[in-house]
Amino acid sequence: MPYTPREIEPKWQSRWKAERAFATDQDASKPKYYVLDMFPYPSGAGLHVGHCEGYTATDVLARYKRAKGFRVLHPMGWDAFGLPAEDFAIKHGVHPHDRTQETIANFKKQINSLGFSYDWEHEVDTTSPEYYRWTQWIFLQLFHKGLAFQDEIAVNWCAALGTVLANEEVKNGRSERGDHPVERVMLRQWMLKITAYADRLLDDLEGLDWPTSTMVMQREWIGRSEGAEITFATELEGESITVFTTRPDTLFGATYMVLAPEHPLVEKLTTAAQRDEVQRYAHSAKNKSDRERQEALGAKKKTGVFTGSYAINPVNGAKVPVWIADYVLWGYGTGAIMAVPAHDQRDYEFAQAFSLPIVQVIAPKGGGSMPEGEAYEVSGDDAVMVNSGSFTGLSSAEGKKKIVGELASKGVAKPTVNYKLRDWVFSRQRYWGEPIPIYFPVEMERADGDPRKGDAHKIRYDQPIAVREADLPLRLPPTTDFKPSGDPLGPLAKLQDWRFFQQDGQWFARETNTMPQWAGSCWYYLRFLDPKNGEHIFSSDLENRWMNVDLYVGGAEHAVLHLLYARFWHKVLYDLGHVTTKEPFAKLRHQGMVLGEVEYTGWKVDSDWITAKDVGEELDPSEERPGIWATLKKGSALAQAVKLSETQVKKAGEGFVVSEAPSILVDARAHKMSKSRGNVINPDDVVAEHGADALRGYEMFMGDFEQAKPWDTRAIKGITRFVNNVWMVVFEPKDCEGDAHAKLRHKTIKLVGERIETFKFNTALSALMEYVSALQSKGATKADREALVQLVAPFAPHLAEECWEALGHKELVCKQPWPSYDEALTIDDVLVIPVQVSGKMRGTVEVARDATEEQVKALAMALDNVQKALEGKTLVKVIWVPAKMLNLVVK
RNA sequence: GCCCGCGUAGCCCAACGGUAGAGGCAGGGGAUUUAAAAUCCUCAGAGUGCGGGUUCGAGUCCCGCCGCGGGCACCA
Repeated sequence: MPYTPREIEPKWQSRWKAERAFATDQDASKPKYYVLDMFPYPSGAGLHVGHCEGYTATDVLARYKRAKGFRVLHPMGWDAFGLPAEDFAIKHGVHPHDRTQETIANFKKQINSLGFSYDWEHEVDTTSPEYYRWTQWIFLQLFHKGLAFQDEIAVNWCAALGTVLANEEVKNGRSERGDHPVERVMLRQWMLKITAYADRLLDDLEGLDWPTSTMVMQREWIGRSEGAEITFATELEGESITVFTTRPDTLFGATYMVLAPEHPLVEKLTTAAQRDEVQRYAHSAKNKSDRERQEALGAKKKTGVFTGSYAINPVNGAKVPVWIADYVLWGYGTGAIMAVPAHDQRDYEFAQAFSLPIVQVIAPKGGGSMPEGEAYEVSGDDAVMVNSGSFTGLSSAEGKKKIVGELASKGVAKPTVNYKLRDWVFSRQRYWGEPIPIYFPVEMERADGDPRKGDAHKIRYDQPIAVREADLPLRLPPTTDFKPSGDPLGPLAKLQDWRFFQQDGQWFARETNTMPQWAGSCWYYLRFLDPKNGEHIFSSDLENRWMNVDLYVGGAEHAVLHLLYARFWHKVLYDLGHVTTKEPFAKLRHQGMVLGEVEYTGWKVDSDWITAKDVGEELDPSEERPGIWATLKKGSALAQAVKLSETQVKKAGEGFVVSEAPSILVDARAHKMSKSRGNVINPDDVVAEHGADALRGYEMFMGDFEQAKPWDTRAIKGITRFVNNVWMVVFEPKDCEGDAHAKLRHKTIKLVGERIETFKFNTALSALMEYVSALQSKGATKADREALVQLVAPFAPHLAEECWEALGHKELVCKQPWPSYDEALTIDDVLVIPVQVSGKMRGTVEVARDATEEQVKALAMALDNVQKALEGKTLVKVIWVPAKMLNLVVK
């Protein structure tokens, strides 16, 4: 009977569905296991092989844990608000809602075709009013706690596109899409006060089982920094400049000050003589996006302008000039710094550029040498204060405390902690997002005026009113006009009848901005517990039974934002008593990126080969220039990529060269899958050709789960052979003498379980490959076949069900307990022990497991090779690692 | 520039500090076939990116480089 995945896979999928095989087990007597995937944005492009990797891993865990006696919650849903559906709507005239439902249906079909064991009775869709009702509800909790507030902030406004753009969407002051001008404008935005949770978000990372790289990124993003605020008097009566510094010990070396161009004191401190120049500089700085300011870094050239004013250094009364420069950020600290060029590289470069004095006040402890041509940035106990009045001789660490202490007593300093983390800009000028459940009083110029008709009115944004919880959800109003209007209020503002309403004769206006896409994904793992609850966000009983998430799997691209935002909301809900755990996700793993197939790329300028070493940066794809192009390291010509087949290249030393031109190196590497490169693998095609079980198996077999690895279409064959072999062992059985494989079987059961738990799926499969090939060549018992099928089941569940049935079972294999093993049978009684002489391999001896050092040594000494190696030498030491190896050390 | 990860056979990848190979792809030979595909059997293939060090023993630990990937980047 041939193996036909096309027939058996749909068969078992419908059987699982009919029997509700993956309905969440609520049996409280069992230990719980909540295994969660980062739910996808259902894009029009459909499921990606990268999704499949993560989903297969969690599915393997879910199936394994069920078999191990856990009650498992394994849900799936849709993060479905967002820009692509809205863009599609504008372009094709399909409502984002309809488009979203189509893409969801497609995703769901694809996911189901892979046989994942999700409990669809817990499905959520962030765009359904039943869901976003509670997203809005959480927003109101934030609002009532003062954690959601409005502020005027500088944003990238693109008038042509009619929207605010993220920093990533702005290049050289123009929009990435459409190349329209972008300006920095002040706009009223809703903000969430995530900074109030900075310390807890930092401290509670401790104890989480997360990848260290992700924890490091979160720590750096929060960017806690301890220092002090110090106030400098100015020449102007009543005006002073407060700076934040982490190096109060360098105060004697502060030879000038810098204000950010946006700083309000700039206006006051600028002297008449400097006014024109300062204004010009401030204006151009303001129009730069944050990104442009960062790009200026690449140029390494500091710019700035003297205001004409001076401030007084509080520690020594020195008069220091006040400059403005864009290397000081308005958004961090106080937007002003004391510049210590001797001990801060940025200040050093600025001082060099403008010939400002550089005064050394810190020296290496014990009189070591100072670096030349750069700042000496060492602090702590290895650095000593010099040239610092009464503080001279103190260590940098002591000096910090003493200087701040002394200035604090005079009221001009205080210890301060700063964070890089900013409050979260929470408004979007979009249609396809959750409406913000807030409205504002409207003051009419004429008592009988109607704001919907454009009568003169004023919206009191300073008096926000929360929609009553009973009135949630505040539904997204139907419209066919999602196009940006050029108005920062967003498309909802065009719906006058929705926007304005009258109550007791008073007019009100709704907030017309919507929430960002992050909102829905901030708490979906909680709604999964109780997705149909119409009374409460979720029942506290279920929260108690299931939280927190035991395993969370998703891409590393969410290492900071999503995971930080979700943790923030979780802590707010914790403070309000709605959840009982401080952290939502106990264990986190990221799947490595699945790259395209390895490609051999040669480079040509016109028709001449260029060796890969001379090729510089690859250019972004563009429509005018089809193909892939790169700059050259020398000269201005562009090189075009020529894709070569394996037969057109050959290995030469470290790299590959063009066969016909062996001096020409080619690039041999796998690239990210992308449309423009044309190397995207569609999982549907793989399922159609090889079956879902083979795809799942291949995804797990490719390599280390957390490491990036290339797709290799040919290598799938290895898995299809394996899957076929499992099939043959069951459907074309060959018996063996006695229980010949008992040891191997028990070892395999042990290994597969251990390797699933430690995410070593590739080696779990290699153990299964060994096992199946043994059963195939030497025959199998019923116990062998049953164990094989059960161990394979998490990876290839359809195949396993079909085999299980063929073995005479009525029950589903996914409902069976995991096979157990006998530890004693996993241990070999005869061992092959390597024998080394002075660390070099000289042979092996076969001994009983409990052989003593003397026994092994005697056997080893008898080996020819060992005797030769020992000839004329004295044995000085014997290293015996029981059951591992013997090393005879000679002189 | 800084931080993290990774460099093992033609390729993808394994290897508690203890015989460099678990597994897979590709390749050679053979069986089967009219032939091919598929399948099966079988063989070969690297001394672990480079240079030092620690150790009885280093792919594994330490130091310094190189390459690739990812992240951060004037945060005072």
